[in-house]
Order: sequence, then structure tokens, then C-alpha cells
Amino acid sequence: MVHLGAIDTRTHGACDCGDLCRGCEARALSVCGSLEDEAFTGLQKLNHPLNFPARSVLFNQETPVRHVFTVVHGVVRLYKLLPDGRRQIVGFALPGDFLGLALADGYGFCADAVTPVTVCRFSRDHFGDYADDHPQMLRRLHDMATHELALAQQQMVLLGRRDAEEKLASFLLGLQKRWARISGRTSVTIDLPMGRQDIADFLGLTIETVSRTLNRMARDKLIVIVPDGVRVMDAARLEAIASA
Amino acid sequence: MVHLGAIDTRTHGACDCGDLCRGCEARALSVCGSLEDEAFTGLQKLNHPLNFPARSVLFNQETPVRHVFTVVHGVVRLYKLLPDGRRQIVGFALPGDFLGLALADGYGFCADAVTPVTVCRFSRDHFGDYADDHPQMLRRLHDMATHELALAQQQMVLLGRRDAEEKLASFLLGLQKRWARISGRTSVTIDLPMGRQDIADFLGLTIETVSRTLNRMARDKLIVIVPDGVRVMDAARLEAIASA
DNA sequence: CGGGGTCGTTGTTGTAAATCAATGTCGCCA
DNA sequence: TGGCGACATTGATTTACAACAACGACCCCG
Repeated sequence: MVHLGAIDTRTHGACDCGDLCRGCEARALSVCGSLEDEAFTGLQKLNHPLNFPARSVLFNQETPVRHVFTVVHGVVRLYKLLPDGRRQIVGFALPGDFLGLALADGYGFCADAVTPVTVCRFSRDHFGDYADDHPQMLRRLHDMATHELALAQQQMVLLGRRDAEEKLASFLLGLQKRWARISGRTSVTIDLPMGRQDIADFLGLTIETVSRTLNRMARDKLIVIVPDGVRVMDAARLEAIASA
Repeated sequence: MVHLGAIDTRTHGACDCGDLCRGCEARALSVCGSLEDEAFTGLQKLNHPLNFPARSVLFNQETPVRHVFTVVHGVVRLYKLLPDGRRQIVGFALPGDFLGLALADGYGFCADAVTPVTVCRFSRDHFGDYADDHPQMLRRLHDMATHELALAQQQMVLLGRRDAEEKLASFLLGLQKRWARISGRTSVTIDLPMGRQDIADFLGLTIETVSRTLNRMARDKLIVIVPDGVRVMDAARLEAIASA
């Protein structure tokens, strides 16, 4: 059972934020990256860093969300539930990703931690006011939103018009690219912190189809399956399948 | 064959824009709705109104897009093509809708006119500069982008986790709501200017499945099929299916 | 008014993936 | 160390939808 509850990492007030942000690995990738020193300091004051243990809930579909988040460490899954329990994962948030863009309307979704997660949390209202006063940051948010939108459209193609193998190939290569952007270097080993069921619910498949397809790809020497990940053996063929 | 080519509606320079905008039915729904008089006048100066005949191309996946658009009249379909010809329609743009949010990156898509279409066209660069100088408008653009994102996520659920009947029920009710917003009144008759193939490519189905499912819904007295549309007979049951 | 083109419907068959059902593997804790 | 529980794999069967095929309705234009 997924349980709620976050651990506050602040030990003695706001000065920790400065320390946290100074060494922040996610900063260049996140909203903060757009800000000059003085504007950045202002934003820091609003920041509430938090840790979430694996499987804990950041927010859910039902309750209105009063915060926005930037992921610093770990992986968060974002999903929607249908009344009968069917689940569609709409995205995995990795370090640097911003949570809260699509929460505006009545279209809620759930977010929970796949791994232990560290986030910067901001009050939605304060953050909004701050953005309105800093067009530079609003611009960055807008760019992030349009980028997300472009990705969402890619995902529609994937969900609507691709078969299981194409879905998996795209998923793996997409994740590889995202990890590369975060770490600064491309690795043939792709870390998969999420389980098979999560992958299935992201790709619009069942867990069995994901398992079978991955193992077939391994049999075909496209990949090797390793604990918590896969290793790409034939990048060219994989890419051919992904963009077929 | 879809052919390219738009008809320029300007007859003698910029003053026509004023006339067009004054009576514009889409204004309240579009970007322009966010602007004060003086800012609005400035934007008008950048506007190039255009007509596109049905089936003509506004822009396509390959060529970089140098413009953004607001739809004034008619319906535009937005889609992505896979190399082998499979097509996924990512949205239908109705009056008031803005085209160009998700065009930023290398993730292009195509847009062509389903019906005769009137748009306001802006140079991407000029429009961008204008937005940067008018935070109010940037804010509106951002709100539109996040709204689009929320819709895109809904569409992911639909494509990934719903069966044919649920897809069609959602599609019909979604369109009904959008037409209602545009016309200011809800009608039980839902106009479907797009063909069955377009609906199929939007919902991740085949044309045969769309046809069969719609006709089954008609047999079950949920709807009646009329020329270029459907009439909702049992809204309650339809909504139950749509949100099942 | 007639014929061709586009679009939609309907019937039949095929198949990818879902579903149902064991079984296997690993890690954790008693 | 042994057993429980979560997760993954594998196999057998079913099924929703795709694919193929043929036909029908409508429209436009000659």
C-alpha cells in the first residue's frame, strides 16, 4: 500500500535552501536555471525542500493541489485513475522536472514516489505571484509547458498508433536520452527504477506484454535485461524500430 | 490530394484587421481576449488574416513553421505522420484555438483545413517578441498551454486505457462541450465536420471500428446519426460510458 | 440523367494483445 | 535458513479490434 507522508529536511530555517540550491544538480535543468542571482534568491525564500520515501504520495487526483514541485532527486510517477481502477501513467518526472503545470483546471492527476525523492516545494499561490512579477521566469515556465505539450503529442502517437515493440523501443531510448541530459553523459545501460506494471501503464499495455516484448527483444539481441534496467546492445536497430 | 495555398483576404492594408477584429466571434476565446485596447491594437498590426479552402495545408511536419495562428472560423486538424503512413491526429482546432504552442522544438506536426478556415496569422518571431513585451499576454499563452497540456493528458488516458465505445462517447461529449463554449449554448446535435477516418485517427481506431461503434450506439438509442453529425438521445448513459 | 469518385457501412477472417493461470525469482525478515 | 510476499516470467486461451473485401449512398459535374 502506498502511504502518505513526507519528511521535512529543513533543520534550521531558510538558510538551508541556499546550501541546498548551491550544490543542486538539477538547477540548470529546472525553472531556477532561468533566474539571475537576485531573482533566484527571492525564489529560494519560497522554497520548502522535502524528502519523500519510495511509494509515498506527493498528491492525488481528488484533493486540490496547493503546491508545485521541482524534482531534485529520484523518480516520480504521474498518473490518472479511472473509476474502475484502470491506470494511465502520463509521465515519469526525473530530476529537474517541474510538477504542477497541468494542474490548473479540474483535470487532476496523482503523483507518487517511485524511488526516494527530494523535491523543492512551493506554494502554488506564491509561486504564481512570483512568476507574474518575473516575466523571465514566466517565459521559462511557458517554454517548459510547450515542451511538455510536444512530448505529450509524441506520446499520443505512441499510444494510438504503435505496436508493443515500437512502444518499448521508444520508451527505452526516450529514457536513455533523458538520463543522458541529467547526468551529462550517455550510457548504454538504461536505469529502469519503475516496475513492469508502471511501464505497462505508461505505454498502454499489460504487464505480460511488456515482459514478453522485453524478453523477445533480449532474445533478438537488441538489449540485455539487467537488474533494474536494460543494456542497449544494438542501438541502430532499436532506433529503427522506435521511429519506424 | 490535399493541396497547398491560402487566399489573402487583405484588400487594402492593415485597416481591415480592425474591422475583422471588431466583429470577431472568436476574440473572447482566443489570445486577444487577454489584451487591453492599446496592447490589442499593437497586436492587430502584426495580424495577417487569411482564408484557407477546405483540405488545404496550413503547415506540415517537415518544413519549419514561421507563423502562429488563431482560428477564427472553421476546423483544422493537427496530426503527426509516421514514416509508413500511419497517422495520429493530436487535435482538432476550433474557432478561438491557437496554433503554434507546441511547435517550438523539432517536434513538428501537420495542420490542414477540414472545412474552409479563416485564421489570424502572425510571424512567429514578431509574435514572440510581442509576448515578451506583454507579460499579460505571455500569461494568457501560458494558461492556454497548460490547459492544452491537461487535455493532452486526458487524451493519453483515452488512447491508452479505454475501449472503442468509451473513446467515441468521450469524443462526442468533448466536442459538444467545445461547440457549446464557442456558440454560447449547448445543443443536442453535435456537428461533426470531420470524416470517419479523421475520428479514427484521433481516437486510435480504424474507420471500420468507428463506423460500427457509432452505429451500435445508434441501435442502442444513445445517439441518432444525422448528416455531418450526431444527435444525443441519452446524455446520461453516454456520460456514464464516457467517464466509466 | 448518368457515371465516377469519395465516403460510409457491413460481413468475414485474422491477429496482436488481453486475460487467465501457473510457475519462477529475489529480497527481506522471522 | 526457510518461508512469505512482491514482482517477473511463461504458457494457454480468448477477444477486441484490425485487415481485407464488397457493397451502398451521396454528390458533383459533365
